[in-house]
Amino acid sequence: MSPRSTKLPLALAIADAIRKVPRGRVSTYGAIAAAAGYPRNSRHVARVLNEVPGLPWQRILGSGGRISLPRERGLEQRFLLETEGVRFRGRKVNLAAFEHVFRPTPKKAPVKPVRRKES
DNA sequence: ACTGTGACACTGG
DNA sequence: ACCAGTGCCACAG
Repeated sequence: MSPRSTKLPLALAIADAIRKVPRGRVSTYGAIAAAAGYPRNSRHVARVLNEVPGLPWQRILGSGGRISLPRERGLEQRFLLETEGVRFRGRKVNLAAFEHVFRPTPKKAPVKPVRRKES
């Protein structure tokens, strides 16, 4: 398809975001794209998952926590996730409980203690 | 430049 | 809850 696209910043950023999702947690295409800094490129997440080897591909789900892969691949994904401890509610994962929360923003926000005014 | 193609997301019915 | 339609963006031909 587009083997070389994996070197573009878009693809690199997306791959990075995917790598940050820890075992036992999941994320979605949209969330990954957003975390990578490209909030409108959720469709490209799929491309990266397909072309970059070694990514925890099973941890990426469609919106709402639904599996987007057809049949066998889908079953395998579900199996792998359950093996890591991710539980399903019907056909979807309870994102409220298992979705990975990315660090707010690599911008700044060095956590400064709030200083209260004195009286 | 134009068209078709994605492991998508979101909104309405 | 399940479509269908629409928006989206980079890449291949």
